[in-house]
Amino acid sequence: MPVHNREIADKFDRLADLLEIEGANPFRVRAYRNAARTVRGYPRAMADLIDDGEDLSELPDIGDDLAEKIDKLVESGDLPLLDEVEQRTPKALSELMKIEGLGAKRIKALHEALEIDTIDDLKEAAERGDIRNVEGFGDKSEEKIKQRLVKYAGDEQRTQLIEAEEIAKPLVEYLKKAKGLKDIAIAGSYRRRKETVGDLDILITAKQDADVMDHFTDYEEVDEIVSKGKTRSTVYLRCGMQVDLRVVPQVSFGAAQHYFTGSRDHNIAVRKLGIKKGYKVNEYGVFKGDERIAGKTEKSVYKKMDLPYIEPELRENRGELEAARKGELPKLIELDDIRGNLHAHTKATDGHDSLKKMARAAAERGYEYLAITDHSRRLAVANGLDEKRLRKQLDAIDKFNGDQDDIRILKSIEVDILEDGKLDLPDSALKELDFVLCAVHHKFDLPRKKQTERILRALDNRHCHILAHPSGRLINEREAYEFDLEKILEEAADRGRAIELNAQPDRLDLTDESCKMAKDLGVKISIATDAHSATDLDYMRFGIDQARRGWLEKKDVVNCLPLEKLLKLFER
DNA sequence: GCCGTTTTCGGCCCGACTGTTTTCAGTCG
Repeated sequence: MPVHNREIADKFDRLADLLEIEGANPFRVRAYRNAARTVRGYPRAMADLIDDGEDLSELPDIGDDLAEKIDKLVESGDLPLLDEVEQRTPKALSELMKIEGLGAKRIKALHEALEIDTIDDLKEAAERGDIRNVEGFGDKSEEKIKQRLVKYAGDEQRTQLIEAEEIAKPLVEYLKKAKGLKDIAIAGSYRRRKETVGDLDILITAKQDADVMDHFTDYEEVDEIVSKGKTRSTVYLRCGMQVDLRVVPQVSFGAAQHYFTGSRDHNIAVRKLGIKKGYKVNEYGVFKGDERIAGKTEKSVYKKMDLPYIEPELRENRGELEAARKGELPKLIELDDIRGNLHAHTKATDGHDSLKKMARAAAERGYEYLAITDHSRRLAVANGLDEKRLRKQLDAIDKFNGDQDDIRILKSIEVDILEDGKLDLPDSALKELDFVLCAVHHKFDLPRKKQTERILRALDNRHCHILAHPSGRLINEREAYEFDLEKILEEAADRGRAIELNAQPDRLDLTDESCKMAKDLGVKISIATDAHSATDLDYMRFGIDQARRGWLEKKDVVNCLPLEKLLKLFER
């Protein structure tokens, strides 16, 4: 079993925590954290890069030393430096870093004064009232720690974007009622349309004497006020979501939007650009000495860096600054570019609505076409179609299309990829369809090589047009299965198969980086809602969000094609 | 420990809030 990037990153992070607690050089600590971020977010497995003989020290924030450590980790699973550090500093201390308000210095103080090594030790000490007596702590610190421990639940999950919207929208509506409020905007990963959101960053401009902060902390969903100042407050809502509110002068609104939209890496890169030009960039503007030379709009900030405006979805420091400098930013796809939807279910299998209702809903959304892609027979839990029932559905579609001219229903099926890579229906049935969607729905735990071969074999079938939800992951629920996506994409490019970006908010499968990889390899993408009801068709916008994060343009996406061109593409 | 369009050495993003201080360190984003 190859070592996951995530495991490597976790080890580097733990090492960074322990080194920081020991009081190591803070820049060395940061180097490990930066490396952890690079490895965790890298679209290809370190093990594969090594297999291909690539030089890991070419990766950002990875130098010779860390390249060697990753090599060793992949080869043997060992990180000797971490073992060594754990000999002298209890490894559970890194867990304490997750408690809000406790950082390296204070953990070290607790460890030295009270021999606190674990969360349980901390709990007991807090209950006994020992913490208040440690130098640098007091009554309030002890009380805060107690409160945090009650809520502490280990690894905190990030919130799906769709849920974050449900939390953010009423809050924004409420905030708009604050006296003296002028502008309001949500920043952070929410604005970058990341698939999950850690906390909400809300930005406001207001009149001098406004009561925005009081209004904010009075919100009925507020469970706890973490901090409250004139320009910045943090609360927890009852749902557990952290919300940061910042108030900035209007003249700084653009700079603040830029700053608080992030990503962190993008901001750091922009700041460095600024420094090179002799400017200082912060949330109040771009400064030359004491003079503010930009900041009212985001565009003005980029302009001072000699860059065009960069869309929030691209701000991940994954090459967007270089692309901007060269004038090669993608013209990102928009919701209006979509002409149809190539993955939808009906009552015939596990959908909730009839073919007609689905078709009407698609027409109402201005689509030219909608593909009905019910499940195939192997998926018995979903009442998958056998040949006979499929035939019946095709007749119904013919009849429907005969009566309509504002939308065309495409005949298709989401056919199961069997364990050996064969498809769940014979070619004689598949060739009757406008196109075929293939998907893995069982045997998620095959070894990587077998899983990859299974999917490659399915792509080999001349009747396969699109591979649906390619990784099988469910956000916060199920990891992607083990497979070699790059190989799949290369094969798809070779054979002219498209790959789906499934727009279900809990799938968003492909990931943003995988979208970019597909694009770079020349693979076309189908952004599809996998709708199980008429209202699910609205998930398209989440697919668009993800596609934009993956640098996709209209020309990369098959369902931006008009019907005739799409059908031509599917001709075999 | 990483990195370089003035650098292979000497930098490394920076401002707000809190609590425990009596002028600021620690933490966070």
